[in-house]
Amino acid sequence: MKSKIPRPTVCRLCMVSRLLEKLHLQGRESISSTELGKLSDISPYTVRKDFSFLGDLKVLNRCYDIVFLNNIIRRRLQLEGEKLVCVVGLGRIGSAILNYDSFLSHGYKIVLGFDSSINRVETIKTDISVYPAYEIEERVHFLSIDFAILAVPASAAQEVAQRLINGGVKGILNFSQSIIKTEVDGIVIQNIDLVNELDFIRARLN
Amino acid sequence: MKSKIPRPTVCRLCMVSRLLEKLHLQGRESISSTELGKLSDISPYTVRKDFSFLGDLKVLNRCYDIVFLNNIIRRRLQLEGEKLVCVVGLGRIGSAILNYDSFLSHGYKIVLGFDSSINRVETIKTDISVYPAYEIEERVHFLSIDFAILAVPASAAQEVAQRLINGGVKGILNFSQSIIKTEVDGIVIQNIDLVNELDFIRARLN
DNA sequence: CTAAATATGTGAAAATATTCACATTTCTTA
DNA sequence: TAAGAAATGTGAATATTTTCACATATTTAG
Repeated sequence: MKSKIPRPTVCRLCMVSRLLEKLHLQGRESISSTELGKLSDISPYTVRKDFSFLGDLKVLNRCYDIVFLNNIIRRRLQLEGEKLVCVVGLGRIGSAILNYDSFLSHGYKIVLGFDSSINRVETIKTDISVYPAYEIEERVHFLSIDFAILAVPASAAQEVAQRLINGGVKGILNFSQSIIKTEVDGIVIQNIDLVNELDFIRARLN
Repeated sequence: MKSKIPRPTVCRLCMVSRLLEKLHLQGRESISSTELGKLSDISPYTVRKDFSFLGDLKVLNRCYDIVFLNNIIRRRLQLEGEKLVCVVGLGRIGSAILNYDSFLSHGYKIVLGFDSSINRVETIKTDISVYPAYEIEERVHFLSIDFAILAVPASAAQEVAQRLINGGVKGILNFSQSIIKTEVDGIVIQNIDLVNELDFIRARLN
């Protein structure tokens, strides 16, 4: 077991962990590196090499024990325990995410929503607490929110991101059509741009 | 100018193209590899190396001409012209995407929606034509739909994907919580798993 | 119990990708 | 118009990542 995990390996281990959860739900108990590789488009060599960062694993039927392996991955990547999340921007995408059920059973609890439109804040139909955007810093700080999901117009993205960071948020999943920059270290920002995703699919077809 | 573009370069060029569009909207006319790198978290060396797949570029104010550069990238990656898209699964996420405005101005026209619930098909409020899921193959084929965005429950994902592929779809952007496999070559599937995205942010914080 | 079959785990080799260094080009200004 | 400043473009060097090959471990079957 080595210590510093390379970024591509972290990325694949996250994916594999999700896959293992899905397999577990289907009742599977063990799986080989070859099959895991086929399901996730990773070569079996790379699967095994990635797992070499995890310590001893080989357990069941000559294959990997799915539950055990997933536990080890999540412990190693420090993905255990529940994190608090807020959603900023409650338009169509934002409010869909605000009510996305699967987060809770996977370690993410959505506890706050924000929007700059007072009218929308007052009329939105949801079980989550929703507040006007000018309260972001205060409320995020008060509840020690860990992550934010951003779905605001491009023009507002940078400013909102800064307020979230001021409030203490450590990671931002950014659906807004604007690249966010931060000077602060220790903040992770992941951009999801739907047009870009389609472009990438299209480019890979060549 | 070399010929086969490596995958990481394709990925970055897509990102850069989107960034250039945003800069253009802000009125910027030219930009250097260094600034482009800062905005997109790519080293200036890599930016320039990536551009070496594009041919001659250097034009304006000793920097890259934003419009010209973007045109070259999109031509090289064959991202020109409009593609037709359908959305399958019109729950919260699906209907948000169905009505996402930014696709149209960026080369993607959403022309069809599908859902397995007849009731939802009949009551949904949208300008896009919406049909029951059993009509997927026929309608996708008839309109020569290029891409599909999938936002169905995990249990339905694989079957729906197969029907889309049978209908002639060449790429699938998959928001469902299930990995889709296809035996067919020439089909590109891009998975977006929201839990996975948060996991990845979290793991990178370590 | 032993041999055959099948998987893992990992150092070494190969393949890829990134960074560097610097010659070349473009622009500015005096 | 010539020299200085600043950016590109790219072969070579470096670093990273993936693949391979095989020793080791586990399971099954006779």
